[in-house]
Amino acid sequence: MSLITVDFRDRKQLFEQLVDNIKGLILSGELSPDDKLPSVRSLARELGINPNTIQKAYSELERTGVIMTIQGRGSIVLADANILRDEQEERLVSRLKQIANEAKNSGITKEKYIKAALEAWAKVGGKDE
Amino acid sequence: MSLITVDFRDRKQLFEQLVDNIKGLILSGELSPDDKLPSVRSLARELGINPNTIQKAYSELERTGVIMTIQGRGSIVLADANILRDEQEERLVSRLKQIANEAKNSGITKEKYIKAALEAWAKVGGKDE
Amino acid sequence: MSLITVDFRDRKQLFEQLVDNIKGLILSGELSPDDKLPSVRSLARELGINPNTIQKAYSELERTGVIMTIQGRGSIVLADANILRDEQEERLVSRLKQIANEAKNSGITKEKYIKAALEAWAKVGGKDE
Amino acid sequence: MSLITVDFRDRKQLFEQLVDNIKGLILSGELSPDDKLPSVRSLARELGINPNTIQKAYSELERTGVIMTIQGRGSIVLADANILRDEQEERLVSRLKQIANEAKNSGITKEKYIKAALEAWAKVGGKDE
DNA sequence: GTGGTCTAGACCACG
DNA sequence: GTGGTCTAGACCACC
Repeated sequence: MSLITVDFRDRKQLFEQLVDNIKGLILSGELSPDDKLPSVRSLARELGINPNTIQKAYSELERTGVIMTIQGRGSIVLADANILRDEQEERLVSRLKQIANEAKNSGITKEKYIKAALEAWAKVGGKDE
Repeated sequence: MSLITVDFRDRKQLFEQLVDNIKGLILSGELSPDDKLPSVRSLARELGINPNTIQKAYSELERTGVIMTIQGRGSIVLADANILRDEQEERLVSRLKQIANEAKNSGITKEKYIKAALEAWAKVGGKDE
Repeated sequence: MSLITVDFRDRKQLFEQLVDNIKGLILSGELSPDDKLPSVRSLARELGINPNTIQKAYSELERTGVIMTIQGRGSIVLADANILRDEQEERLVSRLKQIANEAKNSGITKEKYIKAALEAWAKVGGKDE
Repeated sequence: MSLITVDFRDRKQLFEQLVDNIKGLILSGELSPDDKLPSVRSLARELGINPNTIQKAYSELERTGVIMTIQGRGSIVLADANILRDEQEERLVSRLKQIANEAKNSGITKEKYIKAALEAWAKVGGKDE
């Protein structure tokens, strides 16, 4: 069984879940440069979803330089954790900005916001998704 | 002219924009309990969108107890800013948790996370969306 | 202030609420034969609803012989509690049948149904609506 | 042919009929968790009603956790009969309370009420609606 | 093929 | 005038 999973109840698109999932595996060190990804077909079979969806995810990962696909050999990991970490941090900041903005407009105080941010960090478990 | 607007370029659904918009007006004090909302038809005419879309937004607001609608009369505001603010705060916390979780899994340190949260608050403007 | 009230949140039609309300006042003895009902206009003003709605309720009550309207004198109660009680009992039985039917179709046992009916009687307060 | 039907003569709204209908099929065991529901379009064609109406019913069922819908896939049953039965029982109790309350206010005795409840159960047929 | 959203326009009951 | 429901038909994203 693979470490890759999808959640049908999530409103996020399946291919996007896959992309984030694989990036997460690299970030957490479970996948390293040169590691081989499961084939499109086998992963599709395993997850019970359409091969096109896997393909779309792999294409997106290839387009952004995270993986590389070689004819007849499959797909291998290119990027290492450090590279992805920077991108991830940027996205985090922009999402935090959006939240901060909404909080301000709702009349939530800076104290409450900071308190919530600290609690959020404290409460979430370690590695598990 | 009403305070309610929609942005056709926004990928967010129209009816959801309306819901958030009206909640925002309550949060900012521009709408208070017992205030009357524009009628479904008049608002539709004014915004140039279909009455059904307004209807959907109003129904959602009624379902969640934000407004009350009376046949042949119209809709009035029920919830006050404080009630909505609490709900808003809960949503904020849960989103922060999700972000904190992803940050942890990406190997981002607590220091970086807190720094990002503080910067986010500092950088966002005041009231404007 | 009158004993008659309406609930805008109730999905039941206003005129129907009025009809039931007045019948209830007779059943509970707060209105007796020959008692005078408030005038259409004054009641409309007091409750903040359309006189047409009061009119509709009074017409319905007159049609079913509960009240009588005399030109220039207003409306007075005709029926006494005993007469109404029998009608009320019939309606009660038919509603109970509907509930029993739904309960059966949902696989609820007779024991649970009877238990629920007994509890319902025990739990409801005395006179208040 | 599907087990789902609608009755145009019924004053109950079509989408509500559909909701109750599907819940009923789950309660009676004709639909179980993981069973697939007919697609919005096919059911609309079959029943001769508008897809939007089916959509509305399915959305309501999803909102209340009875079914789950996946983009491009269709809808499957989530809740099992026991869960629905509990909800149904709660609704039954609250309706019985209302009836008991009205009965008390009408001066109906406990004996008459219980007798009526027992008769109601005895008289209604088995499964058919 | 699937569901999700939106528009256009109709009808009803109610005030 | 008001809201509530339904139909018809279109478009989009996704599988």
